[in-house]
Amino acid sequence: MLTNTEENYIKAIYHLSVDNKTVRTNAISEVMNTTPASVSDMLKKLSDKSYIHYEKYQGVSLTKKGKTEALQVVRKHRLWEVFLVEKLQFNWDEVHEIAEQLEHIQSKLLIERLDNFLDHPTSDPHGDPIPNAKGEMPVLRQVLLSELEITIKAKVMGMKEHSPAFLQYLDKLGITIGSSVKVMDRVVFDASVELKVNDKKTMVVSHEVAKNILVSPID
Amino acid sequence: MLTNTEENYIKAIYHLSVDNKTVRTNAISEVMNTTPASVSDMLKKLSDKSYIHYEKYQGVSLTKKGKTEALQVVRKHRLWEVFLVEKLQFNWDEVHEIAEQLEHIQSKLLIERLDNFLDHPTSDPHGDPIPNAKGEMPVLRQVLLSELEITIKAKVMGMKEHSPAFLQYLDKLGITIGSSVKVMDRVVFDASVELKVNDKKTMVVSHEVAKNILVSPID
DNA sequence: AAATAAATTTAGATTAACCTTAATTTTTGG
DNA sequence: CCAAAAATTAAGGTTAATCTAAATTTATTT
Repeated sequence: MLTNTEENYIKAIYHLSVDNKTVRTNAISEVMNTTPASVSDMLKKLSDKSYIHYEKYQGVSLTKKGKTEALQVVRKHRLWEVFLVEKLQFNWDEVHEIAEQLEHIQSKLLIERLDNFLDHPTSDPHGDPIPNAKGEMPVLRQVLLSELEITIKAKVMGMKEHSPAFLQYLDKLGITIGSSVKVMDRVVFDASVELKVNDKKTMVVSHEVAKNILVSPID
Repeated sequence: MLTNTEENYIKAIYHLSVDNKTVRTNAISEVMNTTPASVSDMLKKLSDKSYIHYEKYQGVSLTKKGKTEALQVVRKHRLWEVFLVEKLQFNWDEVHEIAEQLEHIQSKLLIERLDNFLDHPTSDPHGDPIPNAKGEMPVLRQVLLSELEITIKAKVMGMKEHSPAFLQYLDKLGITIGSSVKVMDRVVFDASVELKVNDKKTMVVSHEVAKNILVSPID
């Protein structure tokens, strides 16, 4: 069984491994808010437990076992975020810290039931995909609203910008996660977007706004 | 800020302080599953932080500050238990361990919202009262079904017995938490109880069964 | 290709929460 | 009431996760 700290290190390595290059000690120390010396200690431990491939001075990468662990933690984190936003009315920019704690609760059954309760969501309130119980990432056909093909109906999955000002503006427009949107037309001059929200309201939003809304086409 | 372990000690002291006598080191070590020596160490620490009154060899009691802390932890534990049973379909005998973890999540707002989501429950699935946000225990007018006055309608609040056999039997009878019950008559011979469940089904249960069901009269 | 800079690891301490063994205090029963 | 038993505390040690300072390795740059 992993400690919370070990889980956090593994998760950090996972998030830093975007392009499959090895992850450097300094990069980890930065996101973990510790010293490189502390990271060195932990890397030795994680290597002994074979969660990572580690050669001194050469950076690390996750083993299969390590990646599985990381994906489970990510899954838990994102499921809890969905819970907090959908059931407890949190805004999507308030949930990260709480989910950081909840992601360490140990109970397979709990996560299974939570997933069920939430109706098996495939993405979290930031639009990031949620790995399934086997650790497989769903392939989300997600695009920015600014890139959505004309007349194709889509569902709002998340936002890239999380400032209160932006959230409040969207609120006023009636655009939230789960809303349906369809681009009716684009203004050539400034790329602003004319769209229909929830099959009713027609409105115009700027290109800047559209660039910060993640949507997923509805088949 | 308290560590999880400190919170657990304070909670243990709270639960052991039923009759306001001081709590002994050995009693704590037993419920905490540690050695008396470890408890001694911790008591010194908690006393330094003024969560407890502590005189060497004389046992401890919670200060006002300590009691407030304990009640908050108990509140969180019981609210999470309600969540697990009512929303995630756990049985009331499966939730304790998970709630032991969840009770340490730090976020006032989270608990406020959870309480709201659950509709401000006043007791947990075991029938135990849930302190409010100020740390006040609600006075539950709770009696055993075996003691319920005849023809008074009441709501099932919890069970004292948690064995699967008992749960399954109640399930078959259609008696769960939240059911309404009314005692129609009592058999003098063996004190078995004739009752109406949810204003419909009439049935007879033994005194032994009735003694393990907690109910609260409906005004 | 050496020398300097940057990154990383090692060494040695610290703190929290434990433990075991030994000393001390309190309780209790003959 | 006082000696043995029980409870408690003290002393000294361990492990996980941190730290600082020093040593070592790798990278960069003249």
